[in-house]
Amino acid sequence: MTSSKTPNKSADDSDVNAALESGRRRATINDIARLAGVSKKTVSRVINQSPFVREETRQRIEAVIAEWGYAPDPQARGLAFRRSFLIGMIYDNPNPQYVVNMQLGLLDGMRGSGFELVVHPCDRGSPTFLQDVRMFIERQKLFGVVLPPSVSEDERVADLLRDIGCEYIRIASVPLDEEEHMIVGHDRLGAQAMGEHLVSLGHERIGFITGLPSFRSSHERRGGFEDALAKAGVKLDPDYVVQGAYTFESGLACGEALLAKTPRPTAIFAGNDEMAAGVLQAARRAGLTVPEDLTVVGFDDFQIAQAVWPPLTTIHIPTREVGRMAAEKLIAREGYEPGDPSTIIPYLVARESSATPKKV
Amino acid sequence: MTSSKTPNKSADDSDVNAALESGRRRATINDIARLAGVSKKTVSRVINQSPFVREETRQRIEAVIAEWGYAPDPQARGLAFRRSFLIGMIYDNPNPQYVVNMQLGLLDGMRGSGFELVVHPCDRGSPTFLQDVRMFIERQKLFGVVLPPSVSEDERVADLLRDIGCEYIRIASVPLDEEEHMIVGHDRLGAQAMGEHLVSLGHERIGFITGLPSFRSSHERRGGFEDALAKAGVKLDPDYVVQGAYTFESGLACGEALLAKTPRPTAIFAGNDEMAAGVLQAARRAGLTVPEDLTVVGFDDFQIAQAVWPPLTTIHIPTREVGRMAAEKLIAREGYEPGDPSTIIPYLVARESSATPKKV
DNA sequence: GAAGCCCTTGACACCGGTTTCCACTCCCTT
DNA sequence: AAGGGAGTGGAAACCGGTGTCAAGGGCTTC
Repeated sequence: MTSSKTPNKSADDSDVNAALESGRRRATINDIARLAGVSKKTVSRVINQSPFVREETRQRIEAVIAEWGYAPDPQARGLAFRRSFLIGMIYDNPNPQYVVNMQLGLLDGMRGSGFELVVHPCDRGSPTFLQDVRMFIERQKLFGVVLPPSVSEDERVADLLRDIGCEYIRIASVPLDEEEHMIVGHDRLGAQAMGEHLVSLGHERIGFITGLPSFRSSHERRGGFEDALAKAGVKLDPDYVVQGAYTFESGLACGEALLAKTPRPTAIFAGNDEMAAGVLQAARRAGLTVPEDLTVVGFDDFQIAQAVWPPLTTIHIPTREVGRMAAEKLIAREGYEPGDPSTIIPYLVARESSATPKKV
Repeated sequence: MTSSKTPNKSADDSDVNAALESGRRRATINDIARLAGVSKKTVSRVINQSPFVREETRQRIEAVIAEWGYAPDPQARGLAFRRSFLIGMIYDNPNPQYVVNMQLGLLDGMRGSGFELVVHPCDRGSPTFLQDVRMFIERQKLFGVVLPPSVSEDERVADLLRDIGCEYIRIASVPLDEEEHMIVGHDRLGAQAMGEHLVSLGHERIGFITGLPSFRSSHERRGGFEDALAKAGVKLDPDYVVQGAYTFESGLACGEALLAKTPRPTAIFAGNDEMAAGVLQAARRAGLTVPEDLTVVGFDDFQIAQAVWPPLTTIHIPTREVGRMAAEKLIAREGYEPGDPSTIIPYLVARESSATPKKV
C-alpha cells in the first residue's frame, strides 16, 4: 500500500479524486470534508456560517471549497431544511413592462444569494385559484413569495400564506398588513404631485380617468389627485371623472367622452400611460393639438409614455427598485440594511404633453 | 409489545394518522404505502408509471393518493433522480412583451406537468456569462432550458449545454441545430408577406430600417423583404436601408434620416414596431400625414402597434404558441403530439398605417 | 491536581423519495 | 409433479445535505 504523506488522501481515494479532477463528477460535501481532513458536519457548519468553528479550520475548509468550486446542492439542502431555495412571484398584473421590471428587481435583490425565482401567473377569478396557489407553495416548499398588485390586495391570499406559514411580501400602494410584510408604493403621493403640476400650470377644469376599481391603486391615484386639487382650492367635478379600464381602448373611449363635454376640460389626467395614449388619440380625432389645446398626462412612466407624440408627462414608479427591496426583505440576509424607503417614492417626469392652458 | 392483526395499521400509527388527518403534516410516500397496505416501492412504481404493478393494486394506490391529495416531494425525487423538475428560461431579449408572452407560453406547455419555470435574464457580453449559465444549470440540476433569441443564437451556449448534457430548446428565426433542439420562427416568411403587401399597394421607393445585427432575425427580416420585392421586380435601394437598434429612439433617428432623402420614400418598413413608432413620430415632425403621405409598417405586433396613431400594419409573431410548443417539446410527456408547426408562421395584420402612395 | 466549563468536532439518524438486490408468488410449460 | 420464467413486493442502501447529542481538548477555578 503506497501511503501518501497527507493523511486525508488514502489510496482508496485516488479514483474518486480522479473523477473529481477530470470534472466527471461535481464535488460533494463529503469530498470537501475528505480533502480538508474534517467531517462533513464541520463543512456543513462552515456553509451555514455556524460560529462554532475554529477560525483556522474555517479558513482551511473555505480554501478547499474555493479551490474545487464547490456549491452545496440546493435540493439536498432543501430536503433537510424542509424548505426550498425558491422564491415565487405570484401575479396577475396584465402589464408586461410592470411584470418584467418587477422580475428584474426581484432578481437584483436575490443576486448572489443562491435563491432562484419561479414565476407563477394566476387568475384570481378561477374557482381553483386558492387551491392552485396552495399547491404551488406546498409542493415546492417555497422559501417565500412576492405578491405584486393586484394579488397583493387579496386578503384570501394573505390569510392562506399566514395559515401555511409561508414568508411573503405584499407590494401595494397602501399598507395592508404588518410593515414586515409590506412594500408600500405610495401611488397617492405620485398623484398628488401630478395634481400640483397641473394646478401650477393653471388648469382648473380637469378630466380624470380612473383605473380598474379592483386595483387599490386606482383609488389612491384618484384620492391623491383630489387632495392636491383641494389644497389648491380647485374642485374635481365628478362629472369630469370617468371610469377606465387601464387599457388603450378604454382611454380612447373615455377621452372621447370627456372631450365631448362642454365646457371642454383643459387637461386630462389618465390613471395610467396606456389610457393617456388613448386620450392622445381621441384628441387627435377631435382635431385638438396636445398640449396647445389640451394637456394630457399619465401615470407609471412605461415605455409607451415616450413612444407617443407628444411624449407624456407622467409619474415614474420605481418598480425595479421596489422589487429589489422586496426580495432583500424577503430573504433578509445578514448584512441586509432595510433599504432607503425614500427611493421608492413616485416622482413626476415632465415631458411635452402638458402645458399652460390657452386663454379662453 | 402489543401486536395488531392488521399489518398495515398498527396501534403505533394512530397518532401519525391523526397528524395527517388534521393537516398538520403532508402525506409522504410512506403514509400512502401504509394506507394502501403496500410497500413504498410499489407506490413509487405507480408514481413513475412502471408497468410492473397489478392493475388492481395500481387502482387502490391511486385512490389513496387522490383521497389524501398526495404529491411526491420534488426535492426528494430530484435528489434521487440527480435532476430537478425545473425548467430554465435564459434570455437577454430586452422587449418586455416578448419576454412575458414567452413565459406565458412556456407555462402553458408545462401546465400540469409538475415542472416549474425559473427565469434567468443574462448579459451575453459579461466576461462571466458562460460561467454564470453553467453554474445556474449545474447548481439547480435543471431538467432543461429554453433559449429565446438572441441567446439561442449563441453557439457557445449551445456547446456548453451539449457539453454538460442538459436538455435544451433553441428558439430562433432559422434552424441552427438539430430539429430536435429547435423551434423555428420563420421571420423571413413574415417579412416576405410584408414585402408583398407593400408592393401590392403600389410602393416602389421603400425605406427599410434594420434591427440589431446581433440578432439573426434582423437579417432574416431584411432578406425576406428583399426576396419579396425582387420577386415583384422592385429593388431595395441600399441607400434607403439604414441601421436601427430596435428602439423607439433609433426608429425616430432612422426615420428622420430616411425622410431627408430625395426623393422621399413612399413607405418605410421598420424592423420592429418600436422603431415604426419612432418613424411615425419622425413623420409627424416632418409634417407628413400617415398613411396619406407615407406608409409606415412594423414587425412583431406588440401592443405598441395598436397604441400609436395610426395603428400600425405589422407582422404578428405567435410568441406564446411558440413558447408552449417549446415547453411541450422539452418535457416531451407521453401523449405529447409534436404540435402543428403551421401555427407558428407569422402573418400580416393590416391596420391603418399603410395605404396606396399618393400620385406624384 | 482534579473538577468544571466552554469551545470544537464528529458519529449517527434523518429529510422523502429511488434504486438495487433478492425472495416470493403465480402460472405455464414439459 | 417438477422446472422455469415472468410478475410482484420488501429490505436496505443511496442521493447530498442537516439536526441531535455526546465526546475530546484546552482553559479556568478552587
